[in-house]
Amino acid sequence: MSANGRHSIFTSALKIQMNCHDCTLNRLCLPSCLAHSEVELLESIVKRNRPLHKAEHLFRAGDAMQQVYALRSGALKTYLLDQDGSEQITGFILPGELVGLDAFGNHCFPSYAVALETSLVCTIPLTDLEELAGSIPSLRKQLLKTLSRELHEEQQHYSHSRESAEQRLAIFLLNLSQRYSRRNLSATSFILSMSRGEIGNYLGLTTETISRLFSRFRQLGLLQIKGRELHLMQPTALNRLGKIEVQQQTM
Amino acid sequence: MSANGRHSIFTSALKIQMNCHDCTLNRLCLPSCLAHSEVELLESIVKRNRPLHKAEHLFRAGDAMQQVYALRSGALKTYLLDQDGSEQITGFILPGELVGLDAFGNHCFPSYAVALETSLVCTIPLTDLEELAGSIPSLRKQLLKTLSRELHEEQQHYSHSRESAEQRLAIFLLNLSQRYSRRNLSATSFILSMSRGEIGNYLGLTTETISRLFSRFRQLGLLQIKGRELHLMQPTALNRLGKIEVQQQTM
DNA sequence: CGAGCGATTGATTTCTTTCAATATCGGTGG
DNA sequence: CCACCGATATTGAAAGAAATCAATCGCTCG
Repeated sequence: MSANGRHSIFTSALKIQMNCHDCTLNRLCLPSCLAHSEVELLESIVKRNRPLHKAEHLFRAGDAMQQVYALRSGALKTYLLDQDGSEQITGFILPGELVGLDAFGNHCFPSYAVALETSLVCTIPLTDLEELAGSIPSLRKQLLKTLSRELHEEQQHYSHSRESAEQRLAIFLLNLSQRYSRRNLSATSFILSMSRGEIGNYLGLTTETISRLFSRFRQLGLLQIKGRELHLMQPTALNRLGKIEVQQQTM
Repeated sequence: MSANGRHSIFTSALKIQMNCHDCTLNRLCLPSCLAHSEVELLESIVKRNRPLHKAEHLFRAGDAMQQVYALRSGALKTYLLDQDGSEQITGFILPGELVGLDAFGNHCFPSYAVALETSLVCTIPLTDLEELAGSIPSLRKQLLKTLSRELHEEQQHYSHSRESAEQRLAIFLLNLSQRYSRRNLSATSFILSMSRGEIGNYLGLTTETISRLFSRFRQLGLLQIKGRELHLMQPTALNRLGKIEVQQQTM
């Protein structure tokens, strides 16, 4: 607070957020593996937008794809609308993650992205990015890497849909935990940015099932949850649970 | 048959299969959208292997990723092994489709690819491809497009896992139908290259459920199936089924 | 303070799995 | 050429997991 009045400090504090080079998320984001000079080139094409408020859309299916996005702060969800108009959540985006990569195949976004809380995004114009990818081999590699990883993660996500509700929620929570941890946030205590219904939708389960599972996990002493505030008490046990079905009564 | 004895014809017939430019699948494959000269550059780095026999692996999880593959003929399945060693089929590959794109994120393949029938593949060395992608913008674009589309397809596949067994099988059959059709093969009559168990595994259902569904679809007059020989009698009705649950008894 | 959405919890239903018993097909060897 | 074998497929009956239906609670925001 004492420094707030000083313009120079205030400005520099803003700058730290305002360029890729100093961004604390750069190792998770597109600049990962790029040389200093290359980050500067990337930096020169990246734009920052006004903040996105909760429930505001970053893009909608059908929008022309003229840029990809990287999330700087906050949280987003991406979803598809199926033919009967129901929302199918395809992912939750945390800071440092790219959004909109599923749109390269078309000229339009196939999915929707909406803010779950107030969020800041970086905008990367497509034509500039494609051009830059021609001249920077490691950027090219990084783009392919990111897409490829997302593909693999999606495959894994699908393969988890064959497991029990219990296992799916355990895996989901551990995945969130790991992602927060990589961002130097607590792996065991965090606020869920999505509702029970959204978790259920994402996992192919109902709100009621998620609610019951949270209650069961709480009873087992695996976690504490109050509203959206979550504390993982026994991540190891939760991890076991994600692999092997818990024995309910006997033993 | 009359021309078989003539070496020149025989050789040229082989050549038709042996280069990208004349390959009937090129519009579905990596050369799509490339100029003639660019296809020739691509052609120069592509290698053709000996045929892969049924049950032979193209690659295994953990193998060093030194190339990507394009299927020329036959059929493959890709799968993951989860922690308890069970196979989770992630996709069926038809001619003209690329395989192994989920490995860019790593230096190793995360998944397995195995032939469902005798198959021919084209091998594209990674270093050459990455280099070429630097100098050919449309190749770069095509690679991103393909990955992006696969990502989107995977998302759709996941979103279908929330639907009923009936709908999932209907969607699966129509998807196969569409893919065969794009290859100038019959959209209504084709041989399934995978077992009931493999279909079930892919869709997150059991062999028994698939078998029962085929019987039900047959009773409804939607299709004829004998072994792996399938005829879609009412693709339109099947399509409706993929969208709206069939009314079982009443109406 | 009331309205309304989100969450919790219970009772019941439904769909798919699991278990089990045949049946059929393709390939092999006598 | 045919009989037999294992693998794959079909079909039935029972069990189980999650959905659905329903009621209540609690928090947040006008």
